[in-house]
Amino acid sequence: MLNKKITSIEVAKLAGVSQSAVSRVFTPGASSSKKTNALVRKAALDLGYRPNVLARSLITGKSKIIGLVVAYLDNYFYPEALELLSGALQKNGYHVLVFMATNTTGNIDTVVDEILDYQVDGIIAASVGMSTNLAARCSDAGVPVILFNRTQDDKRLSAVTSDNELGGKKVAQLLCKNDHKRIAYIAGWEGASTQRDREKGFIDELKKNGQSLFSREVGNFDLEQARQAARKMFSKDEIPDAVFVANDHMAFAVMDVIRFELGIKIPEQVSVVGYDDVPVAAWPAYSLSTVRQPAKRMVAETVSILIDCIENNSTIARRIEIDGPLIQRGSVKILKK
Amino acid sequence: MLNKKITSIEVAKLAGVSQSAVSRVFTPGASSSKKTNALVRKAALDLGYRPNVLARSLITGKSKIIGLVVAYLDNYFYPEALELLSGALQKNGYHVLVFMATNTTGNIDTVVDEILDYQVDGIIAASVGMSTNLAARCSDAGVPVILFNRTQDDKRLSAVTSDNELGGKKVAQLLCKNDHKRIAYIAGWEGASTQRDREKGFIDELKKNGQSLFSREVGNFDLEQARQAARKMFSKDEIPDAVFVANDHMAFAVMDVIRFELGIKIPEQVSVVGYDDVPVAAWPAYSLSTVRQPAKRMVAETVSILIDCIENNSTIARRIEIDGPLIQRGSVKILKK
DNA sequence: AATATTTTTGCAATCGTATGCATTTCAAAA
DNA sequence: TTTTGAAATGCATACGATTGCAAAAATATT
Repeated sequence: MLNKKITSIEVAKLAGVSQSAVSRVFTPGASSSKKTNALVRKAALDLGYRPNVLARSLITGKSKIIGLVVAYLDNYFYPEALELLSGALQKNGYHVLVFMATNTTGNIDTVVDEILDYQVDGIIAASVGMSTNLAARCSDAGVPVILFNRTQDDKRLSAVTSDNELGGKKVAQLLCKNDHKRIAYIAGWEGASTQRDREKGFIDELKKNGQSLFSREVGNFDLEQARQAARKMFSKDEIPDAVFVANDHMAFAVMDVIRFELGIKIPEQVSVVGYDDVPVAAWPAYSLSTVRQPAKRMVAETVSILIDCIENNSTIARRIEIDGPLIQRGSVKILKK
Repeated sequence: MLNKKITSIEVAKLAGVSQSAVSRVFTPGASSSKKTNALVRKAALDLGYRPNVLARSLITGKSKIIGLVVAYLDNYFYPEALELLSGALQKNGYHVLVFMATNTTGNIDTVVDEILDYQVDGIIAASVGMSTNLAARCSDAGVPVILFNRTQDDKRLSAVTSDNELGGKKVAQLLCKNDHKRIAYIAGWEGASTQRDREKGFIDELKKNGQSLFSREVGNFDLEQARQAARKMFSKDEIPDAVFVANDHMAFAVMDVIRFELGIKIPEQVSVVGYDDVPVAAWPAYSLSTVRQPAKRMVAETVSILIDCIENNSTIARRIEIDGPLIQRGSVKILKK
């Protein structure tokens, strides 16, 4: 049925060396002669031995596990990020233990407790807020936390985001430059820093161009709420001639309502801009102009900071904001010159 | 800086009991009096103690970790499945360690070795093949493996899929019933059982209706290859009046090429059917008729089988095929009666 | 060839928890 | 009150590895 597990002791016996010798062969940086190395490796191969990561972590205090908390996987920015994160960490000998934080907020506490139970070496919180209390618990446990695609006031937390404020600004510039006059905004969840920063950059730049928001609704990063917001916004007598939606995910829903429910033409009657540049944005059915979040670079930064924290147990929190380009596609009406 | 970790010994000291007592309080099913229970729980709370899962797993032999191997996360069926899987396992006290198997095939072996290093209690392979050799290694290690959304000949492996053959059949029925006469197919990766079964059911049912395939290309479950396939298929003098695409992911690419590159109308000139019913299929921009893979039920079955294998160490491999409904939307031309 | 130095090696302790065994405690039955 | 059985507890060991220390072996130096 099931063969018993092979331990280092059995390898030692077969190779005719001590158990410590086996351990040293599999511990990078430990000293062992060429001869024993060969003997042990041969024996290990014959028996199919591989070191037990969990037993190792018990004594080294390093589990090589990173806890990843994710809230939404239906926003396609996150699967992409997850894939990149997992790949990058794998390359560095770490692996990702996934925790969904789908439910209510109080549930986050439970989730973090569960994560810490696994003695993770670090935590990446993707688009999830952390209470001060929670951050403190992680800090007490010596587990570095990095926020991905969100920031918070708590100075203990490192965070990697795109430059959301600048991104919002770029959108405003694009719309103003192309002569839009009734500019609207559909917000994400107002508790999210990404939402706030995008809106701030957007509004500030509108002001600079002598404009202000024509209309505003809240979509909470949720498809159905975004649809509702669009219905409300575009069922009035005078409708916007441009709308910036806080992320692509909602933008698609908004476009669908505008075009297929209300029969309004994009971009002829209204321009739409999103944020993220998820793959679907490039598909011609949407051809959505948007600000790209450079997922690769964000992930690279996240992993690099995290590994620095773990391996040099650096404790300084860092904030990284990565600039992302404005991607112009067909959903925005452009002035002909 | 970082507080030392709290162990059961310190809790024992504070509570005035033995370390074993502490352990027993946190071990469901172990015997402890109400008094000690209260004492220990209080002390644990005061100190912020939680049992170390890794240390526990060392002695129990159960890590409460499930290894999940995923190949593509860009096909949106998988993020959904991942979310459901992770959630369901979480509810049962398990957690998911994610391994990407993006690269070449030989790489799968490496990945599985890495998984086994973590002493996982089970493995879910989502849309990934396993060599006989590999399956044997897992079996030897006493680790149950379940294939998700793929089957294989190896009898040791349990597998959960939708009823792909029946699904293909339903598509053929739909198209024949509505008077399509030049029916084409765009295949997925031909090594995948899902691809083969869908095609088999489809072709068999076409035959039964006195039809055969008008045209066939291969898209390998890849966006760009699907586009190429569509270009080739629809650039001829006589084009199909219906095309079944092996999954939704490719179907979107095919629709985009058909409509936006070639200017062919869906469904007036050609009907398109996909497979999976990912969320995007329901969006009006695509409104794709498709066979739903009942992700919730597939996940429920997967988790149930896996937990049965682990906890009752049942070793019999099971094959589950779950029927999924045909979802009719606007991408198929329907006969008026 | 003899000594000094470095590299390997094995022994034993350790990480944090679970658990078999023997003993004590407690409540129920007589 | 005594007897009996069950429940609770503590002691000590085990899980599978890493690592400090001291002894042994290999290498370098004179």
